[in-house]
Amino acid sequence: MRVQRVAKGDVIFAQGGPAARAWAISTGCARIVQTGSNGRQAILRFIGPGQMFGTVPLFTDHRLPADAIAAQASSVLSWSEADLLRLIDRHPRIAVNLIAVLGTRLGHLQERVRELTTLRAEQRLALAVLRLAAQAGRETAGGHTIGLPLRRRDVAEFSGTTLYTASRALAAWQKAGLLATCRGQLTICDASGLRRIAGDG
Amino acid sequence: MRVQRVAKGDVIFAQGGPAARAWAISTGCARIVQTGSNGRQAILRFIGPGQMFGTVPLFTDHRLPADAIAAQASSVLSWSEADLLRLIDRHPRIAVNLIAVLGTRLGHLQERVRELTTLRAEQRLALAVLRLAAQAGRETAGGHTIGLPLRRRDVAEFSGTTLYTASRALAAWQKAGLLATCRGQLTICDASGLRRIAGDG
DNA sequence: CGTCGGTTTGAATATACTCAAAGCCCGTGG
DNA sequence: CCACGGGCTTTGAGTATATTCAAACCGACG
Repeated sequence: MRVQRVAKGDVIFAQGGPAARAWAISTGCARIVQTGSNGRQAILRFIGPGQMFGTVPLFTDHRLPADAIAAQASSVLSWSEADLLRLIDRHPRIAVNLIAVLGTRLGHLQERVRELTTLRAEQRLALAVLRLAAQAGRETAGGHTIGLPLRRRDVAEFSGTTLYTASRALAAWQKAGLLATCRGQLTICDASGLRRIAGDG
Repeated sequence: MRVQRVAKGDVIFAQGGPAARAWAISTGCARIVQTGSNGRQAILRFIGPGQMFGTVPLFTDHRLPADAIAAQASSVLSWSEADLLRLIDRHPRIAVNLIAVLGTRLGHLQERVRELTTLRAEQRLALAVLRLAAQAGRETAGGHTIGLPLRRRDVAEFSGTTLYTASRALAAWQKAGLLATCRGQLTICDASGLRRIAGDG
């Protein structure tokens, strides 16, 4: 296992490059960002402490499908492909477990695909916020705070809308007391209100 | 293993129900369709002969995330969960292989998510057609024919747009000689032309 | 021959994107 | 300590884009 420190904004691995290692965040967090040939990009997921990333292409075509960018100064762990396969060979259970993890991610992505095609921007934004809270939220004074440094742009690229509509929606919700933002930290005050806006279960 | 015949339009399994078996199409084809609480639906994938479906939730929460609908009269195979697990236990390679399959699907879904957020309807439609051709196309007189019964509505719900814009785009492309439709069969005449429209690689 | 599923087309409208500009906050350096 | 600059956010106005709805059309099948 290799340990590595990265600074905010550093590229942990780059889209299109060869996949040679399995990664995990120990402290800090990262964004997984895919860029199209037109230059526009979408955030596929946020990685928090304890989560693995970049693992899947080791089992497929060994091409990294997206960038991994440190969203904060972070500490990153990684394993070589050989180590990972050895481990699986010795403990088949690990493979079944990995299937479950992939399956869950697959399910989430499928939902996201449906949401992107059937919901409007405002609803998708609300869902994005709720989802991030579920993934990286912790109880704080005044609500559920998302433990990720989120710019408007991040929320936008994660929910499939633009910086501007994201800003307008979040500002409106802040005014309405549904959530609060402070120093890049987002706190949800009224989750059920947001769920009502999302209107999708 | 169980064998089953289904008619066009039959529900093979229904969204929200318990996942108890792994499925595959022997002959014919099926649509995997997810419906939101607002009633609007998205086609997640088309299943052709030889492809498995409904397998993932066996490894996760045992809840089916979508409907499987026969798009033609089809012959459907299925295995019980116990059989599948026994098989994996005996041949760990199967699990690794399954991981690869899931990984590929995951990669495709991620691309779709990006496309839905960054491309316009016309580009997404072109990509949808190209993707279906890659999955289920066969060489025929005058081009590459997609071996699936595709209504405009299917193309629309697969590419995240409406029946109407899909109709307009396909009609225009037909006029321009890029493709042809006949009896629910879609034939691509000028793939590179479509790729140029998709403009995404 | 009538009906039904599917397609096409037009016109009106909503939706959210684009671009431009100003404001704000914070850290940096003079 | 204050001024400056850069990243980020907010807001407005105009506009592209695709959706919605309605209606006509077409072909297949019973």
